[in-house]
Parts: sequence; structure tokens; C-alpha cells
Amino acid sequence: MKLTRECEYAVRCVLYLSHEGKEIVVGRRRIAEEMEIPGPFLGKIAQQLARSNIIEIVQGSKGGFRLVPSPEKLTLLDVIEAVMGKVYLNDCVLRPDSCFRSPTCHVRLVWKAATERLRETLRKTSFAKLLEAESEYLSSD
Amino acid sequence: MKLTRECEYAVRCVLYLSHEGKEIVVGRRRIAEEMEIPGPFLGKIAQQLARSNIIEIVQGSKGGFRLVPSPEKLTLLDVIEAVMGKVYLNDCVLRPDSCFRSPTCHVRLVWKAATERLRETLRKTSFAKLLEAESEYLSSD
DNA sequence: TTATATCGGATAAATAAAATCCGATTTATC
DNA sequence: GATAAATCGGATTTTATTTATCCGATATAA
Repeated sequence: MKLTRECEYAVRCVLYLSHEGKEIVVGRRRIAEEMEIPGPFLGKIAQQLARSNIIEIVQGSKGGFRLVPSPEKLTLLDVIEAVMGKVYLNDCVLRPDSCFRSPTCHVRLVWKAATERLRETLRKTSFAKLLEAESEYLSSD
Repeated sequence: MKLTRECEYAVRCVLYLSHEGKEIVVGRRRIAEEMEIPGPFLGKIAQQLARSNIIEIVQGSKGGFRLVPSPEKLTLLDVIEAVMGKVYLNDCVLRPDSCFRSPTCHVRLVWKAATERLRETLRKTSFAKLLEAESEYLSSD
């Protein structure tokens, strides 16, 4: 029932790119250092983000990653599901037939509702909002 | 971000005991068979449920498990947290110091809110409700 | 006293998460 | 071009967690 570190790292990476700005290419090594992500692991995660069109990977010298959508349109759910696949709390939510109890089971309906609530919370949070909140916090120092 | 099978089994076990009635002792083997839970594993899970006073374990011949609270007062959250410990979606929710970003990080606040929503959903679901919903479903056949 | 059950600690097996390695490829710059 | 700086992407390794199982000890009914 917990986030994987992969998700945590993916969010950090996108947060960093959002902060730098949409069109800026940032080197993998720099993101890894500043966001405390193991370098080669970030490479793997980036590939997944790229497959979902969240970032673009620029190869070669001076290469790195660049944010594709604007932070206003990009949500936590987008990033999480890019690396984890669809979010759900129990197998039976996605594949009812995986459990012999499912024809009558009402626990499944609870998992289903809870899953939808969770996805909704994540869908409502854009990276623009996150950045804004963090910068407000800093400026009120 | 998923339930463990241990939780799933714990819920099935309590569901079965709730259905049998509060004062009835049911053998481990019978619960294991009817609810498709590996026998020895159910033993382990039962120990955790007993530590949280959700069931009472009766030893010796004709032994087994007995539900302690009434199904009206027992919630999904109680059972889940008896086997998993406190529910939370990311380490930083429980231990903010575990992440270097936490002083300014607003993602953590989202995890925190989502965690509370999830716990609330589970807290609102009693086993009495679950049973009732399932028996209504059956009788409307 | 015997048969039936669970206890509870130790251990094993299986799966998933987390991370690394490295030859291939791509691009900027000299 | 040649070279250096990056990432790619597939394979592999390491580590942690999940999912069990085993078994001697203990408890209880008959």
C-alpha cells in the first residue's frame, strides 16, 4: 500500500524539470545529484517517462531531459501511472475474476471506491500547483 | 501501492468469523479451506489479529478462532492495520525527516491528504455493513 | 492418556524492488 | 572527420519484501 521509490524519484525528476522551465534541457547527472536519485536508475525511469510523453530525451553531448507538457497540464497521476501503470489498491479492482469471492464480495467495492478517490486526489494536483505552493512557502521566510 | 495478500486473507478470515457469529469458535482449517487461505499462513495472520484483540485464539482440541468485537464496531481499517501496521502511502508521511526535500516539499502534503482519505474510507466500512450488503445481494437473486 | 489443535520461532522459497553494468548510439565541438 | 560527452536499452545483480512452510512445544477435549 505504499509508493515505490521509483515513483518518488520520477516525481522529483519532473518537479525539477518543471522548475527549470518547459524548454530547458537538463543533464541526467545534474538532476540525479540535486534530487538525490541514483544516476543509472534515473536513466531507467526517464525512459518510462519518455514513453508516456512526459519528457523528451535529448541524446549526445549536452544531452539530457526536457519537459514536454506544461506544468499546468501535468498531474501527479500522470507521472505516477507512467512508471507504475494504472493505480489500484487490490488486484480484484482491475480483474474481478482473480478472486473466487468476487461475485458477491462487497469488500471489492470498497477497494474500488478507495482507488478512485486516490486517483482523483492525484489527478487534481498539477506540477504548476506544487511549484507555486513551494515557492510561496520559500518567499514567506 | 497495493494491498498485500496478507491483508486480503485477514479480511477474508474476519469476514468469515463475522458471518458465523461473534461467539462461535471456528477451526483454522475450516476457515482456510472455505476462504482459500494457505493454512499455516492463516495461523500467522491470526496471531496478529489476536494481538490487536480482533480475534481470540482457542487452543487445544476443538480449538480455533473467535471474533471478539461485534461486527458493527469492527472496521476494515482495524483489520488492515492489525496486520500491516499504520496505513500510509509514502515514508515521508510518517517520518518527514526521511527525505531531504521535506522542509519545502508540497508533494508530501498531497500524500498526507491522500493517506487520510484512504484511512477514512476504510474506517467507515464496518464488517456488519459488508455482511449486510452481501446478504442483500444474495437474497435479491 | 491419546488424539486433535494451535503456538511461535526459525527458516525457506518466490517475487518484486532497487540499482548497476556495459557495448551501442547519438550529438556538440574542435 | 575525430574526439569527448551523453544517453540508450537490454542484461544482470543485489537487496528487500512477501509469501509461505516446518516443527518441537503446548494446550484441551474426550
